[in-house]
Amino acid sequence: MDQRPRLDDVAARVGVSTASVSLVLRGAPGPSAETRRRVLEAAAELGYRADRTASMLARRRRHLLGVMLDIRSAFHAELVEEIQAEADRIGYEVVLSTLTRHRDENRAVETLLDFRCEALLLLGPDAADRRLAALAAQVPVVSIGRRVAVGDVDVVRSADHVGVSQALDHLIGFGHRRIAFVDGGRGVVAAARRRGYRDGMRRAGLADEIRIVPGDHTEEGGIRAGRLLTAAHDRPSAVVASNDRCAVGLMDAFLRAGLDVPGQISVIGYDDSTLARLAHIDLTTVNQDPAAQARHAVLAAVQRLDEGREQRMEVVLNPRLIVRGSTAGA
Amino acid sequence: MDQRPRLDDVAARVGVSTASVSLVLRGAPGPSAETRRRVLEAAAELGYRADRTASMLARRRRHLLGVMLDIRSAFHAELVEEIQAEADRIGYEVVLSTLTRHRDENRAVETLLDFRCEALLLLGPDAADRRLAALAAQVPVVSIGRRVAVGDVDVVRSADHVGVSQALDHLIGFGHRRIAFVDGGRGVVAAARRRGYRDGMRRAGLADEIRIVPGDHTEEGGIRAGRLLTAAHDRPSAVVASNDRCAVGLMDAFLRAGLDVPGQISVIGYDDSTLARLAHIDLTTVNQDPAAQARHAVLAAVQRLDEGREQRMEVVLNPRLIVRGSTAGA
DNA sequence: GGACGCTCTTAAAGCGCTTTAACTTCGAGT
DNA sequence: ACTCGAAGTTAAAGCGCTTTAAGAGCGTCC
Repeated sequence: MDQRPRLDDVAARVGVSTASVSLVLRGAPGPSAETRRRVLEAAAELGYRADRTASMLARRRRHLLGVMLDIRSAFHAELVEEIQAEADRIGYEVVLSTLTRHRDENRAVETLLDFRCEALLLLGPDAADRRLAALAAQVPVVSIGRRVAVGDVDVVRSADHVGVSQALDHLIGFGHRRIAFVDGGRGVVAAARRRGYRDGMRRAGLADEIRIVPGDHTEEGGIRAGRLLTAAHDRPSAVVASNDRCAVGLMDAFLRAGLDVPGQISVIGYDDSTLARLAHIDLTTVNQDPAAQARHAVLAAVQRLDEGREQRMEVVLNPRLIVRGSTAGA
Repeated sequence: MDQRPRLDDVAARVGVSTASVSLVLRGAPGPSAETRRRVLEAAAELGYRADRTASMLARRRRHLLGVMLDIRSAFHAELVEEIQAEADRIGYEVVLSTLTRHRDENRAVETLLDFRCEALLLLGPDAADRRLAALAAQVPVVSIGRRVAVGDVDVVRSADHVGVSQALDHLIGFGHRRIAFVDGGRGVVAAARRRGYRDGMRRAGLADEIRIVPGDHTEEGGIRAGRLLTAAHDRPSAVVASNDRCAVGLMDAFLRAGLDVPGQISVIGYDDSTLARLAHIDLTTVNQDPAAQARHAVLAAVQRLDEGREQRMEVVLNPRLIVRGSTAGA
């Protein structure tokens, strides 16, 4: 519980200057093989580890990426895992700042800024485009999963309308025509998916069948939508949900109403969350490759920081449909 | 994107020393009302925010709590929310470090240590008692949800065996006798719940009915256990699961096998996760009050840091059964 | 034998902030 | 008039590290 060892302590023990120790510990050229050996030995004996806050201050560079996320989101969890991995690989540290019931996006971002993160990765930010643009004027910002129309914000997202189109094509290929859509609520992402549904149906000549049921991004929302659809006299033969949790709620409602999935009604989700992969859920869904998104996002930040990129960049990945057991012929 | 303003910049603009600015900005006594006003004005105009890393270094104190968690766990998410809130309230900052597939507990803790967190809050750590004890010799450590037998580690947990007992009592009160238990895998917590089940059954004179089915902490595990139980000729009339996700898997398996819950079989979970509260799941379960655990944990850390507590402390909270719709008479 | 390079090492100047002891002022007290 | 104390301000010394320019030591070459 005493003071942890400092650079001085290691230096004193070896009998060299702190400069030498610092160089050795960071693998910088200069020190002789013999010095290296002795320093490393002493450092190990003392259990020395550099104080990151001090290093950050002394270096011009901080090598810190700030990530804003919603800790309750399983999708964000997947992204964070990959962001961490990628950051590790290229020698950046990651600071996590989560939204909570008592902590909004502003607070979360401020925390990140106070730590002087060199760049911000925002997972599905909800702030207005202008606010994001203003932020981006201070520090490189990359928005993941959410399009930003104005300002110098980098964007990494998947083409939501394409994903929904693929889902529709799959169902139409099975002969479905009455295909409903369960909405994901307000928010830029949900809007894109909704648009994808509308456009897709029109293109397929099914404009008359367009039917959008309100929903959100919880199982609860799915349940409610499911009840609505079950009760209707003109029940659809297939439903596309704006996200997996909603789809799971839907399936549950159908199951309880005695409707067989996919026998009597097909269901498609969106996100390919771990949920969807569970054997008993076995949901056909759209995968947006979080690993790839994470990689691109980290890359975007690093390009700004280390390679002097100045121009806005937008990476749009193509999602792909994962066909599982919740869809079948009409 | 240029340099962010520093203390000097604010000082220069007002025409006072950096010392004065620093004092004003932290609300320390000294500066006159007039100086305060001018400094605050200038700071606002420049959009100045202190560099936390620099402040930390300069202060003797860091006011930083390190939290190790598994970002995929919904229960950890709830704890983190409350920890954040509590830390905010008492003026501590929180650094999150998550386990991932590529990042084990050691790595996660090292990151925290590198940031020189003043205390560590570990959510359900898996490391051996000795390792935790060794850690605690360097820095105050509080283990949340997991008992630690040796060393100077503070512990905040709920009485797992009590929770399971309550579940059993509830079922026994309903006339159930054939009550099975779905295990939560290896790990200290799962072991405590398993023991609670064994003891509870014995106390109720149901030693002969003890039946433990293997499981883990995923829906998958619950499904497998459910299949096992459904297939058996001596099917139990009630099942207690070591955790909610497992319980949900169980219920799903029963539902698919045409078994009515709670009509033909009752199910109880553990954790009272958001999952359990969903209308369609409506699971009777055991609540361990994450908010209270979070508060006690933060408090424990702060007592060590600010109030000089030296002695080990263990807070054991009593969980309480939340009766919902998944249980009924035998 | 002096100039020149080389390799290795280190003194010292920060990084952006906090904090303390010392220093001004200035009005009150005697 | 002079001392004191209070109130306000600031110079300067860090916090633990990095980095750079300069220095030390030594073998080489003409």
